[in-house]
Amino acid sequence: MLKTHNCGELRPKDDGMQVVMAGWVHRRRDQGGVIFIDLRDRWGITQIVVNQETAPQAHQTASEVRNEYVIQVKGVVRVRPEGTANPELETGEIEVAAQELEILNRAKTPPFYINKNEKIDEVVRMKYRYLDLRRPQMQRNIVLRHKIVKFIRDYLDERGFVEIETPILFKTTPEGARDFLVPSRLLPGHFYALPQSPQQLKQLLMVAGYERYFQIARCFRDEDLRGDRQPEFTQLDLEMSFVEREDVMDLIEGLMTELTIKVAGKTPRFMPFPRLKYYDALDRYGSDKPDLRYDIEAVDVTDIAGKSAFPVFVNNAAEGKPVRVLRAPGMARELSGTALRRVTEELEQMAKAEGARGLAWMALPANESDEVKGPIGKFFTVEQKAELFERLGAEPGDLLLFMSDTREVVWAVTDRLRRHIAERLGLADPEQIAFCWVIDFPMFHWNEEEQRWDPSQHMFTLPVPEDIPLLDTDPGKARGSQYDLVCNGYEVAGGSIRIHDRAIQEKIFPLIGQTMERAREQFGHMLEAFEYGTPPHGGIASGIDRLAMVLAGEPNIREVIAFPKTQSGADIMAHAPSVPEPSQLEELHIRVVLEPEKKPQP
RNA sequence: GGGGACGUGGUGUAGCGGUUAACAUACUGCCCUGUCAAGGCAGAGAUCGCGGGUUCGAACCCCGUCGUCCCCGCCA
Repeated sequence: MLKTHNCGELRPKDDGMQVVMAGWVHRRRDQGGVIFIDLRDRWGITQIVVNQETAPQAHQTASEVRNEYVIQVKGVVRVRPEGTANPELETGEIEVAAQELEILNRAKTPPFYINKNEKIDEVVRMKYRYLDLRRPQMQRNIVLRHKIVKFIRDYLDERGFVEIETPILFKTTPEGARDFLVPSRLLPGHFYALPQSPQQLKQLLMVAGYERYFQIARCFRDEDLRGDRQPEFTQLDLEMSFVEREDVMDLIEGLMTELTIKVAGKTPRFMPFPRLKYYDALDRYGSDKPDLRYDIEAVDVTDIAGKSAFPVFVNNAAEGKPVRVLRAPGMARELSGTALRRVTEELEQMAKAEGARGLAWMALPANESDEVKGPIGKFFTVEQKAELFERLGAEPGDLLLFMSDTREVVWAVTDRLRRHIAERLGLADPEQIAFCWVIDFPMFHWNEEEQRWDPSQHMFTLPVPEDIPLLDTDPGKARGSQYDLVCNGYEVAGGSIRIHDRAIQEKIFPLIGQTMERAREQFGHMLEAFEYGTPPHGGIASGIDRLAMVLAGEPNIREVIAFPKTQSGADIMAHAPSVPEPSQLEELHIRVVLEPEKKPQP
């Protein structure tokens, strides 16, 4: 080894020890006769002191050193002189007095700062990703990700799970996202598909009797990117036999709780995790993946508003449309009349963007004696207002936002305004971790265009046992055994108990517009497998990238992926995707036909 | 497929019809023996993403294009 110690481990107890260290020059401070070098490696930073009098040779070399040079230092650990310790550094109480210093490799001036946390253009970051990844913040993220995966593997191994790899070259699936296709050379005109998830295979592993399977699996979906979505991503995929919904949820809840505490060093806001029914989540938070780091929620006031003199509310209430209120705590307190109007106009624009006709509001005065402000105050009697404020828990300075429309529109507005208020009031703390479960999803959503039911999850999802009879009578009311795990407003896991009973499976297919014949074409291998003794089973899949992002407190999934794609799906560093050689295409029996305006730039 | 924001020395920003294109930092050289965002002095570095247009004159206005990011659609 070219080093005896790393840059994060030396302490005052090591005083006098002879050491060899190597790493990158984080910063150099040249005082003339003495040069300080902050030497950095993956484990931390240690100050190196090079003195002209005691080590003239090393001092000469140190004066040539620049940021990001790779150097090796031989020297002695010593406690820093009185008053020169640096409390910002973990190793700040000691330093290494250099005897010899060698430049192992010089470095060009980096295109951006490695030693500062400054915003950098994404193009530059991605082009020099290897330098971006050298930044301590990124190293922290990537190491955290490793620890998450390691913890998961150990946790599941201890509980009898077996990690089994499944193919990357697999078969296209008709449902779900767009597939990435891979041409077959040996079978001209045939294509593999990269797996969107190992869903089918893990169920087959249950048929195969492994009972407890998991995999840290790479998955691929050819859809447009988002801040929390990449075309290739990593899932914790797992499946268990002889289990019910509670068993899978308990396992994952335990795993996530320990992961948060032991690996991320944070405390989940809720233990145990709250369980929200799908429609309750929508009614209260406007979303099936609510951010529960803050408590703002929509409160139904249809009964009170329906008795007011405000025609819109009265009419809507009569038509069965809800009136719900979001209370933005203290948001009106600091605002003058003009500022308040500007804020409410902005909020109304957002509401309209989500399909609302308008947005009514009341601003509670900071002083009890002043009048309630806002255009609809006059339509409510003093008693009605008192009842409203009581139900909402309203306090002086609060801004109350009234939403009334169809249930769906109110959901969309609730979600949008709730997020906005939280952002404005700084309620979404990236250091907070708030998990919750969402359960009781409807089995199906009505597809108006196709005049049929679409499965909410996938077609092997079992209804909750008591709703099985509804498949025959009222499929829209049937709830699936699906469970989603949500954290800080992101869906971080989702799964279900699967159908292992052929009779139930045969009821599902016609409902979703699948004939048994077509199902056999596409899922014949599955249906056949299920005829050979299938245990009741269920599982879950968790997006590791998203989970790591949330646990790291990062706002974007790219921050926890070593080599991510840009929003257009490109790798700027390696220039992928690229135009292949004609000979490669020929071997694959592929001819590329481009619209004239879409010629690739070589 | 659609909406929005951004693109100015290496990096981060300012400038928004006439400026010698400004500031910070990084970079280069010199000085400096207790710094830690070291400091001081001096210096180099930008045809303002690209193309076209309007104008006496464009970093600035208009159109197009490329790229990045955020969002809708899409996606479990």
